[in-house]
Amino acid sequence: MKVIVVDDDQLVEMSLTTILQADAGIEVVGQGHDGTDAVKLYEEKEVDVVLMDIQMKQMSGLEAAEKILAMDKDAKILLLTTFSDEEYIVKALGIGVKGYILKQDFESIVPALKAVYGGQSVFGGEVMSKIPVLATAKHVFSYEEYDINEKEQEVIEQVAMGKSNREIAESLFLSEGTVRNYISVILEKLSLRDRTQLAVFYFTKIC
Amino acid sequence: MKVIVVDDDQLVEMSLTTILQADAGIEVVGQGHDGTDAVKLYEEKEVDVVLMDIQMKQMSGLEAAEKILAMDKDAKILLLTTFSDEEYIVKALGIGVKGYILKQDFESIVPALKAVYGGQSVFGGEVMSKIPVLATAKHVFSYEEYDINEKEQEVIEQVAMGKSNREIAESLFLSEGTVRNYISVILEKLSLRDRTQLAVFYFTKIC
DNA sequence: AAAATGAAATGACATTTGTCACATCATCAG
DNA sequence: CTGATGATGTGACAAATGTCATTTCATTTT
Repeated sequence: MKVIVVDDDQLVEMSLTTILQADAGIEVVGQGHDGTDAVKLYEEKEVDVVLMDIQMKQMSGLEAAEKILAMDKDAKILLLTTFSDEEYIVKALGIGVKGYILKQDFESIVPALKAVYGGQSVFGGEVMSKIPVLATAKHVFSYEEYDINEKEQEVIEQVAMGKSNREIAESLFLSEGTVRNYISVILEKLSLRDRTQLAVFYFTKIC
Repeated sequence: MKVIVVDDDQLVEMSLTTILQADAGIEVVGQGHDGTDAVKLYEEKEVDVVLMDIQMKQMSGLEAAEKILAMDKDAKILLLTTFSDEEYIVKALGIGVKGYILKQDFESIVPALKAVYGGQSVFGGEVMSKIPVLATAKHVFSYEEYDINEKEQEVIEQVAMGKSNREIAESLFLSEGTVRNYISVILEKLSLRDRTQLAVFYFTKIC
């Protein structure tokens, strides 16, 4: 497996390379310190997997990944991240990156690399919980287990249609205050904070 | 690494076990043919990773995973799937499974197993594209028709996670007032009334 | 009949939300 | 340099939202 290693920090780059070279199946065919290096190396060499830091000076790993994937949509790119920059995850996934793991997890890098080489996608433990829909999809839902009665279900459905309390009241022939009370109870039962979270909850359930 | 292998199909189970045993670092400490076996084995043995088919007769891999994770929320479970049953992905992720890969990818199973053992999450190539959020990220272009820029997209995603303005402000390093302004503009552009309708809009787009 | 129950409503309240006009500031083009 | 531009922030405001204690009323139970 031919790999290129790109990291802003010279030390990290060296350590990574050393770790990878220790494995018989891995060959580091290029090294760089910036996104532009990554793009250039990918053009020049025959590369199986790109291992790259996400935060770099001139061109970020994200931009580089985008450029590389524009050239070769099947490129296998594994981004390295620190704790701080978890903001980019969704974007990274959208771009089509094959992995996103923490630098700290040194021992995991080789297996992750091999998995990516084999066509899998790999994400650091905490990374998965950052993904919006999944975070909420946690609730595997059945109305009964939360003790939600039929009337409450109706209210939930109305909220999930984006209706206001007044509109819900009209639809269900209740007073606005009663609708408010219903929602208050529902939120309590589902451990949610407001109607928007309720709508999100509903949709993650039916998706 | 201590692994249990659970698969409906005796042949698959044997082949898997053979492949795994061939690796020095892996020890198969139990085998089973059904979800109930998986749960029992997990209780009895000291298990690092569970490798399990998702479709099984009496108790599915999904149910078994749920039961095991109820016992030990840090359990590392890697589900095996065939092409057909990709419907369960979101549910599987919601339950907290650490991996979801295709049986066909024989060579990938060992690296995937090691990555999971190392705390990573692993998903088969096509699996990732089934995840709602990612689907959206790809449809980013549909935002264009509404003249929604990148920053606004980020705000929309946050709203669709059920966050409050304060929380969004923290995530995106903006002031609460600015977030309000963004939302105001977004609602205008999309002809919506409030954040809940925005969340609904988001979900109906990606579902 | 009296008491208990549950659904619906009310009013008061603090908080959040959405709107709007305007302020600030860095950057860039002329 | 200067004015334009765009991104961000502020303050004030009305409306909507969520919480809570309490009330009303019909139905059921005892």
